[in-house]
Amino acid sequence: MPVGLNHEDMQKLDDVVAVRRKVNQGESLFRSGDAFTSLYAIRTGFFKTCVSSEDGREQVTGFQMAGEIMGLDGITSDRHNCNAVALEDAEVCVMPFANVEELSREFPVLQRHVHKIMSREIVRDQGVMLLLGNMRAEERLAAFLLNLVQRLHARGFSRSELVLRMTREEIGSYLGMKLETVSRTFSKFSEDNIIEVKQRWVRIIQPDALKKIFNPDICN
Amino acid sequence: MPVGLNHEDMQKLDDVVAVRRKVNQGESLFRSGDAFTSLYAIRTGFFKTCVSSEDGREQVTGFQMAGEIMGLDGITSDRHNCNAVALEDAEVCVMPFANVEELSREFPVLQRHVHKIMSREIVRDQGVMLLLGNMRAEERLAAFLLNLVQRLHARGFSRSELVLRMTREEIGSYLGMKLETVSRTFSKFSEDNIIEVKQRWVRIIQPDALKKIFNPDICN
DNA sequence: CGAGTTCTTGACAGTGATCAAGCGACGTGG
DNA sequence: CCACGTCGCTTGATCACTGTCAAGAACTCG
Repeated sequence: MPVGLNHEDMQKLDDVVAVRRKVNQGESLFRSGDAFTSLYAIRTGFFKTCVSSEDGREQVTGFQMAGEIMGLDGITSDRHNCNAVALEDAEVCVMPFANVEELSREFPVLQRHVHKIMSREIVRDQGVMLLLGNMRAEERLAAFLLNLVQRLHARGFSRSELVLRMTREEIGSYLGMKLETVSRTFSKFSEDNIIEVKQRWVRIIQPDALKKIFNPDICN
Repeated sequence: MPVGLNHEDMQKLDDVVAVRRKVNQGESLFRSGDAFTSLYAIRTGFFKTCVSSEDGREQVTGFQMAGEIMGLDGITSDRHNCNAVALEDAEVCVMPFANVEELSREFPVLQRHVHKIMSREIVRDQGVMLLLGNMRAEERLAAFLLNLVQRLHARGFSRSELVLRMTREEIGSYLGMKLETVSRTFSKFSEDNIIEVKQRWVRIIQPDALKKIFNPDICN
């Protein structure tokens, strides 16, 4: 939050994120249909968000980690439109949306920030559409791993090692494939010596090979 | 735009949307990489938006018609992230985003409206993810037709007849399938007497059958 | 009217889904 | 601390859906 505000103004902003909430592994932060009141910024932990169709099909729409914002889906209809489930014990900042809007009016820089966050979510979703609409299983998983490790690295974790917080089934749901296919694709990457896998633990041996799979044309 | 504003305030809002722009069929309103300055509200005509990956794969991310807003993708990075192409001669209102933000600060009701529009886009995108991740060809096309005819009906067009403004290939790109599969699925629906198709012209004979295909469990 | 685009249809192939079985890890309780 | 049950993961065999390639028909537009 890059701003040049005085002490009093900073205090106002701080107050918005003053309320914290813990969410245990497996619990929902909010559910589809819940009244929308707040956005949530993840302090610690890891979430998945998923939507489901009336006939019960479920689609994981994203995995969120520290620093990311959840709940934007609720603004349109004043009801949440997806479930946010903690994949490990987590803590979030509760940001009442009325307060966010009020402060946005007062501080243009915050207003712009809020707009950028929402726009980023739209762009991210469009990237997922590209992945789901155009790519094959190997490409999807390669893109997924690269994206995940890149976000983890931005938070100070290793560039080559990660521990998956989600099951094969959840990965599959996100990537539009079945858990068996996820497992097989992991095994294939492992056989090809591109990654090393042991259950949830993954080590990326050849990041360039992953990039090449994900993006066949840019091979340098 | 349901508001209780005085004449002067109304004037300010009007000024934001004062500038119009015509876009001929086949032309782009904006392209990926263009500097982002404005949002666009469609007055007349029909658009597609599409993103493309570095290696040239293209994904249609949506079809937009009168009253809908385009350009939200550009806010994050101050550059547009997709191409908006007119599928028929069109006219849009140019809404400089700086003005939108300024007026949003002044009029909370407008601010809320802008937020709802962005949130609606996020929710829509998540619905597309569900479609791309979980559904089979027939279900995708059924959902597509129902969505399209519903939006057209909300604009005063027929509930059962429509003229597609896009090619089979564009439909396929949006739905994550090949143009041949789109064509075959149209033919199948036609054989089953669910719809009548003649090139771009479509008549929905049994909307309930489409709903049932789209949503197998809710069969009433 | 003719060139080019779009659409349809057929035959075949391949990717990933489905069904099934077994293995391994983890947690709980004896 | 170990036995056991559960859940998640892996792997194999088979099948179905959709993609690919190809050809021709229908439509559009200059």
